Amino acid sequence: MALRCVNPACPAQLIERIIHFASRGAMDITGLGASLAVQLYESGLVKDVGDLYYLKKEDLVKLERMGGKSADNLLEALQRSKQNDLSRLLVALGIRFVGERAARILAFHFKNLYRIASAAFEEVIMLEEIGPKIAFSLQEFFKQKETKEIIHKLEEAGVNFSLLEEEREVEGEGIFEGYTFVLTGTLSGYTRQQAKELIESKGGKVVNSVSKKTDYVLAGKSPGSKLNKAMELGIKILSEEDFSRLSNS
DNA sequence: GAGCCTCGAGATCT
DNA sequence: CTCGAGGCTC
Repeated sequence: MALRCVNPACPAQLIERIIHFASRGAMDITGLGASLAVQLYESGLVKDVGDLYYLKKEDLVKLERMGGKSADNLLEALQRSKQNDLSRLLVALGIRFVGERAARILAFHFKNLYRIASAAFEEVIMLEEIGPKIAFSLQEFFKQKETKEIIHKLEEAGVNFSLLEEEREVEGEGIFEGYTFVLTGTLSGYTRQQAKELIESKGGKVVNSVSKKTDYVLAGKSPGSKLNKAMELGIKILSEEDFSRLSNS
């Protein structure tokens, strides 16, 4: 396991938290990457992720390589991120051992952030796939003063704290039920993320590498080595057209 | 306004 | 790694 800096005020860690908060699997704030995160932190504009939602255009444009257009785009991305589902917010907070998987389970069970924050240890460990490590980590996280401040800022800013997406984990439904997909190359009508969501919404599963358990490889433009592997293993290859046809039926 | 350059996103590969 | 968006410079 990697070493981690124990100092809670370690700048490198605070910056990492900002980057992580904005990342694709978390709040998905496009335009906020490593370099901006460093600038925001070092300029003192953002001390914790709660401050992101109070950024003003006039402050932003003073930063390097940040003109009017970029500032507008960023503000818009921040605005949009307020409507994210609870599970994204949970991932974004960067609680140890809480990744996409655990976040979904917690969000689905507790329905809103406050109920998670005040959940009893016993109730948390009851959940499928959630054990004492995660439960303990949650307690640690939510009892910190810093956490409370961040949550307060987020709430004031109007960030959504609730489960939106009524999880459609209805078994035996959807055209892709029981099938495993691998994506390779660039699609024109979907981003990878969208294709993944579409497949999952229809009951399929998306994994990262091709094996004999893979049912379909969806190959876009300039596919990588996954396509070769699929051919070697004799796995069905879908073009983007095949895929859209299937998913619309 | 052209062209350079940086950052971020999305992809691959390991 | 490659590519595109957008800022910066002249």
